[in-house]
This record gives sequence, structure tokens and C-alpha cells, in this order.
Amino acid sequence: MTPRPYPKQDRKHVVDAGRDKILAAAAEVLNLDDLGAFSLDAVARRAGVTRMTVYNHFGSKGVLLGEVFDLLVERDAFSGMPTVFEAKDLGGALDALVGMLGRFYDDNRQLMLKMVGVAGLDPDLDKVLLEKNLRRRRGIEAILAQFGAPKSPAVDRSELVNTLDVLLSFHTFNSLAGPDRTPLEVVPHVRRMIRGILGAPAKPTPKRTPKRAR
Amino acid sequence: MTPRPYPKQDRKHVVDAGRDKILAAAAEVLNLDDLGAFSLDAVARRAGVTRMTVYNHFGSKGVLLGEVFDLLVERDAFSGMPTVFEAKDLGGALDALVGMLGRFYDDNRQLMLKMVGVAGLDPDLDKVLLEKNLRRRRGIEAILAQFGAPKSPAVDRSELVNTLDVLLSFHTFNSLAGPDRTPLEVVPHVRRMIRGILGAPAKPTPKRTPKRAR
DNA sequence: TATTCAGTTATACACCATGTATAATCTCCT
DNA sequence: AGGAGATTATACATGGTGTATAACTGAATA
Repeated sequence: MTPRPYPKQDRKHVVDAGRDKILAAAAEVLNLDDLGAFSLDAVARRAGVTRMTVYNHFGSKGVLLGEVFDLLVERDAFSGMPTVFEAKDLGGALDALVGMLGRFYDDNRQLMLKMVGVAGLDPDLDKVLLEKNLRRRRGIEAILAQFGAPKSPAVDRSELVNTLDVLLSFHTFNSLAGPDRTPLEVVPHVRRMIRGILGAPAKPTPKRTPKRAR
Repeated sequence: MTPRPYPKQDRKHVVDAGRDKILAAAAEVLNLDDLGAFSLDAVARRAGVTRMTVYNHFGSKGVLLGEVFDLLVERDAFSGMPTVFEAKDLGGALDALVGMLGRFYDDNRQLMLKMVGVAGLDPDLDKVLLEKNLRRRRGIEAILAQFGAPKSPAVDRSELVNTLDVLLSFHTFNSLAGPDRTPLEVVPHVRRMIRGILGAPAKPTPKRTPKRAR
């Protein structure tokens, strides 16, 4: 019960420095080309700490990965968001967003691959990743709100956000790049795709649609 | 050195039956909702054999998964390919292809998620999956060759196959569906996206899309 | 019937990774 | 000096992959 005047805040920065060191080490290990070489032991060694310290900071592998992703998304992927809003029209803003994300995906391609990998196998991380992907969705919605949606898109208005979200996802850049190109090199192509979706005149008359599917 | 006239072919079907039983069991385990619950032990138990038998047939987990994917792709995903070519034009063929793939992704959503998961972590399986994805690409190329490419697509001719390939990938259906919809429900939307990409009149003049500039 | 061989099983083992528990140690602040 | 919080060292349980080896089974053959 006795009030204890103790640091607890003073040493916080030291502890946080340790945390950040671990997070950075984890990101580095994830970005190594060695496929499937992610272990808490490797992270700890690279961070210069013990595996136990990692468990003290984060309780599990999933939480650690979640925080790594969190940090990267907030600090790297969407750091240029303000400049996106400086564009003069919707097309320009989306172009800027594509460039921003393309750069991020390029810098962290291996990391992203492993991240979606373990996310597909770890329910906890899966939830975190899903939530973090909402970040991108909210960014798209903000852009549309600011610049106004196009009048005649090739897709439903209600599905416009979904469509852009898919086209801006890592998977789009990754599989479009394939083994021979980088996500960054693919940026112009993604821009064209989006422009095609946005600028296409509406096809309101489904009278002609030649579909015979099943 | 004595020539030994022995079955070796007669019992083949029995052995192959065992193989198929294991493959089916593996697919079942992969399609369980239990995220990250895939072990060779579970597969063996469900197949009614020992873990050793699994190792006798396939040498490793990666190879087994590769063959499962192989079987599914060939037998389920692209089994309806002939009917796709019965369509009367390009749009109809692609619509049919979208429906075919959407059905497959819907039937095997959990499996696909886990598959890309381990593929992101296992180099061997990664290669297999990459090669199997070429199956889809070749299908697209065949359709374009049969029905002719659109005259004025919204994307480069050279990138047309890449674009369609991305739009037809599992990731498109999966992230478009999100947690609240199924890949199958998303089929009409993907069809519209593709029609938008294909049917949009060429925009040769990059004079900026006619849009409200705030 | 006895043999023979492929495939299967039973069993044991090595290895690695995650996660938990506990006591010892270090560091910095008062 | 003393103490609290963080870190370390160490051990352990668990579960999965992959390898090795000997025993077993069943069916075709002689």
C-alpha cells in the first residue's frame, strides 16, 4: 500500500529501445531471402538478446509478427499519405497511392510473403492482418471522399472501394510482378488498370451481355 | 540375375488406391476450418494409414501438398475448360472461366489459404504452386488465341494476359469476398471488372481523365 | 505349401521450434 | 547499500518433421 516513488517511467525509453531493436531485427529476418527461415531464435540472436526477452516483450510469435506489421504499415507504407492528398484530382491521388504502396511492397516483398504465409496458418495474426488491411481501405475511402468518386466507373459504385482495395493489395503487385519483375516496376501497369476501371464509361444496358455461364 | 516374372503391375492399382486415399485425406484436412491444423499425422490418421506410409508415397510434406494441389487443379478447377471454349465470344468465355474458378475457390477456400501459407514458407512447394498457376495463365492465353483479343482494351496488349491472370487469381476472389462474402458470391463482380478492363475504349491521349478536379 | 517381394507397420530416434517455469544476474535509481 | 524491473541462463514439456530399421502382411508364383 505504501506509495513507491519509483522510476517506472524513466527507464521506459530503455525498455522501449529494446522492444524496437527486437522489432527491427524481426523485420530484417523476415526480409531475408531464406524462405521459411523465421524463428524467434534467429530474431533474438540478431537483436542481441535472449529468446526469453522476446517472450517477455511479446507473448508469442503471432503477436510479435502482428506488431512488426503494424509498425511497418504505419511508419513506412502510409507515411506518405499526406502528400497523396495534395494531388489535384482523383487520378493523381490514386497514382500517388499506387506509387507509395508499390514502393512499400517492393521494399518488403519477402516480408509480406512470409507474413501472409503465417497469417494463413495462425488465427491470431490473421485477425491482426485483416485489421491492418482496413488501413488501406480507409485510405481509399478518404481519397474518394476528398476528390469525389468518378461519375461513370466500370464497376458498381457500391463495389468501387472493394475493387480499388483489391487492385491495391499486395497480391496484385506480387503476382503481377511474378518472378521476373519487381512490385515497383509494375506500378505503371497498376495505374493503368485503375484508370481503366475508373474512367470506363458505364455499361448500363445489360441487354447485350453475351453470357452463357452455366 | 535370374529374370523374375512378378506382379509389379497387378498390384499397382492397389497401391495407387492407397495413394489416392492419402491425397483425399490431405485435401480434407486442408479444408477443415481449423486454421493451422495441418500435420502429416492428421492426414495419416484420416487416411487410415501410418505416418510412415505417407512418407513412403511422398517424400515430404511439401511434395504431398504439391500433389494435392496438382490433383485438385487438374481434376476440379479446370475440368470445365472444354465448355468454356463453347462460348460464342470472348466475353462469354471469360464469364464462364470466372464462374468455373469462382466455384473452385469457393469449394476450397480454406485449402487455398493454407496452401499459399505454407508455400510462402516452403521453397519446394512455392515452385510447384508457381508452376501450377501457369495452368491458369495458359488457359487465358488459349482463350485469347481462340476468340481474339479485344480491339481496345484499357491496358496494354502485352500486359493483357498478366492483367487477366491477376484478376482471376485466388487472391482477387478471396480479398474481394472478405470475411462476409464467399468467393462464389463475388463472381458477378469479377465479371464486371474484367468487362471494364476489356471493353473500355482505348485512352490513347493521356490528357487526364475527364473528372471533377475539386 | 513354401517362397518371395512390395508395401505397410511398429518403434525408436534426432532435430528443431514454440512456449512455460524458475532462479540467478545485471542495471539503474533512490 | 538496497531494491525493483528487466534480462539472462537453464531446464523442461510439447509437438511436428524427417530418418532408420526390423517386423509384419498379403498375394502371386513355383
